[in-house]
Amino acid sequence: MNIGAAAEHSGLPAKTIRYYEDIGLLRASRAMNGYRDYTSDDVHRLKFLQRARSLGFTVEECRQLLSLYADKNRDSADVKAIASNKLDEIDTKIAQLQSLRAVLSHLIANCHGNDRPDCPIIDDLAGEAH
Amino acid sequence: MNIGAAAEHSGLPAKTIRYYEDIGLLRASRAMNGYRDYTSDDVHRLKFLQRARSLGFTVEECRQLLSLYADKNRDSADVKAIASNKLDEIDTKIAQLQSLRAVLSHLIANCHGNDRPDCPIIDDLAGEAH
DNA sequence: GCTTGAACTTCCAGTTTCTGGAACCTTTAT
DNA sequence: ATAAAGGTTCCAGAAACTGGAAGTTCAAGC
Repeated sequence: MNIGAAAEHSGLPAKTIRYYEDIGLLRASRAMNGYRDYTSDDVHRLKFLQRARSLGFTVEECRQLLSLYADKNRDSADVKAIASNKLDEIDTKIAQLQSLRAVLSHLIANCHGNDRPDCPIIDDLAGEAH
Repeated sequence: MNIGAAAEHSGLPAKTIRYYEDIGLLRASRAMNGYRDYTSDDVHRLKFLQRARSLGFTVEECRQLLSLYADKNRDSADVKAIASNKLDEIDTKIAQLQSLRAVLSHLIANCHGNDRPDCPIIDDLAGEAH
């Protein structure tokens, strides 16, 4: 599969896919004509990258995440440690998103136009850091 | 409150807070000595920014989000439109995080060491884009 | 009151993560 | 055969920080 199709399937621009290859995040094999050639497995990884990046994981974190299900030679305990670490991060992110969601949906429901900026409920929700 | 305290409370480095002021995202008033002076309301906004950024919203999106609960003079229908737009984005992000979570937790539970790279369940989950 | 160190200020340069564009080659369609 | 579409590399620029220099202000101890 050419880079254009891989881009379409993964949701990443071709430019970005080439960049990821540049920095050694995901290299594709080449066809005889010199074009990059992506397997469906590559595309899965690209999708995975697209998501993880759009959710605020850094490229280095993505590298770790990818290594989790790409590296056959890694010690199982190792995998578990890194993965459960990432699980915690994901759970935190989910909680934060749900809190943001609560702020916004409350905004829509109750605070339109009149007393918004100082709405104590919003302040409360927005302040519920962790 | 000085920038150091604001940084501590918001979870953002002072450098980043100054940068946000540079680009007009959140400007603080100044004390007589020239130091930036943050109200608790400012700190709420900073916390809000910290979260939204770490969850993959761009600075411009954050600007929009902030305007939602900062702008008294905006038409209520306007606010609702932008906010429900953002709600959808947040819901998508939550769904994606939950999918990532499923991938990882399955990895931890079932695919350690032996048949990981081609584990069909992982492929399935990772491929479940939207 | 003086000094020292931490915290503040601005400014400029460098990093990360893309993104756009030029110049050129390959494939596909007419 | 030719034109358009899509691939290649390379280099430059943008977005969002981040580090460091040079100088000012504040708080604490002698």
